[in-house]
Amino acid sequence: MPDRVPRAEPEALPRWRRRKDARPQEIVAAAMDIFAERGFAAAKLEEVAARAGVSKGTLYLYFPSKDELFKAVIRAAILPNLEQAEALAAAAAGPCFPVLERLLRMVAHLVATTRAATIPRLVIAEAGNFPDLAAFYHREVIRRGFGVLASLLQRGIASGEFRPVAVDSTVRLIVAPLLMSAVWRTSFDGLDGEPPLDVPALVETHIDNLRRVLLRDAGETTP
Amino acid sequence: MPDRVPRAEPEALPRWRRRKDARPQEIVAAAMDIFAERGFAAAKLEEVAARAGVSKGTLYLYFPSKDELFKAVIRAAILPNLEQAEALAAAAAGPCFPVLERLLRMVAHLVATTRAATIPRLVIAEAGNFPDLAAFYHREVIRRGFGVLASLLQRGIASGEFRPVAVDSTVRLIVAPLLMSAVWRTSFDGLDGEPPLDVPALVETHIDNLRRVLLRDAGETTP
DNA sequence: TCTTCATAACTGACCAGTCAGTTATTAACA
DNA sequence: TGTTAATAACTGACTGGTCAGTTATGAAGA
Repeated sequence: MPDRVPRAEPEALPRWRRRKDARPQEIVAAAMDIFAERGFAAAKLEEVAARAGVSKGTLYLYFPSKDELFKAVIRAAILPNLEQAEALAAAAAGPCFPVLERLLRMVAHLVATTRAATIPRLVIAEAGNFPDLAAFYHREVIRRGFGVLASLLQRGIASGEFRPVAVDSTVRLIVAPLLMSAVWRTSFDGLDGEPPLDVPALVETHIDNLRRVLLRDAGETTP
Repeated sequence: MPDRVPRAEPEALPRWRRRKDARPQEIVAAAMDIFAERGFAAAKLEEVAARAGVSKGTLYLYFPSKDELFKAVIRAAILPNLEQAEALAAAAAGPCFPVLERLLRMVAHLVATTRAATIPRLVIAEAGNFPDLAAFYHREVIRRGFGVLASLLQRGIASGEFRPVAVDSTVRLIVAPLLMSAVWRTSFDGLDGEPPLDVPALVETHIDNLRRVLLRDAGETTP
């Protein structure tokens, strides 16, 4: 029987392409999705590979282990935002409170709208099992983030704009609601039929409160 | 050879005893330890059994699955404290702020000193994989805890003691630092050589801030 | 004696990580 | 401008280990 069957069109698309430099980002993006959905332990690399349009073996051409892939995901999601925040705080002159406001609204926006909001949850969940990951996150993210706020507070106190508050405790009190919002959105939001967490409202209330707490003139009616 | 060898002393401890009613608590306590150390996914039931001084099969005489054991752990750690908080809030008459102070110090003490502090971390970590666990926790713990604070705030606002704050946002802003402390202590504390989180100092600052935020007379110099 | 509580050896599913082989791409040469 | 040899990117079946859950057996207690 001669080969008369019209062979599926001339094109013959290749089964795959070599794309050495696009792969890592694509894999990291896919891994971010899967880790966010399942958590680290329950995430299957087969699934990450499928989402990235690649085979499991390929993951191991670019990342030596599941752990290292996890770290790459965290780096990719956090570091750009952290650098932006540092730049914002460093560039500003004049009164500190408006800078603080801008920082809080920026983070709130990230928390409310981006996938990066799942990172804290993932790190919290796995900190016990990956001490070096916890140390990395503590050193590269938390310490730096706290540093930005702490120096802003110190500047405000020195200039007389702020009351002389306890800096370390206050930094934590500023950050906690944002962190909790990030965790909440990715753990409990949309349960039962509760209304979803209103991040903007929370942040505006938080900023109002901080005005009362930090500024020397108690906020509502300056004399 | 007749059986003349003096058999290892009269005692002959039984290899095991039947202790139907003591077992469940012992197993739950052991599971709490292991889950706290490893997280849910990485915790091995073999290890839980060993810590409880029992075999793995025995776990299944009392709990149908790892999931159900997890839920039992959460119930045992949280519900008594929650009931205590509800009682404290319900019994109090007179001004609301002192009640709020007592509640916060009580929770802070739990966070700083008990194993129950690891529960939020565990639930946060596994919420995605166990939607029904998340729903259970949301319904039985979070909603009830929020309810206690919300009605306290409402009473304070109604009586004129508190400013008319946004209740829902404020409840979250009150809780967030405590939650973050619990998570922090069980994820990052003792890293690098940082000093450990000073929970009492944090809570006292928090209470001072809340005084400024909630009370009508701005807190520092009562007339 | 018979029932209940407990054991420990066992099973089966699952999955991170490996590797022998396949295919796209490029370089060298006609 | 083809043809071919060499290489680097990629695949997917396989392995070894782990662990939740099961079960055959036996000891304790009534």
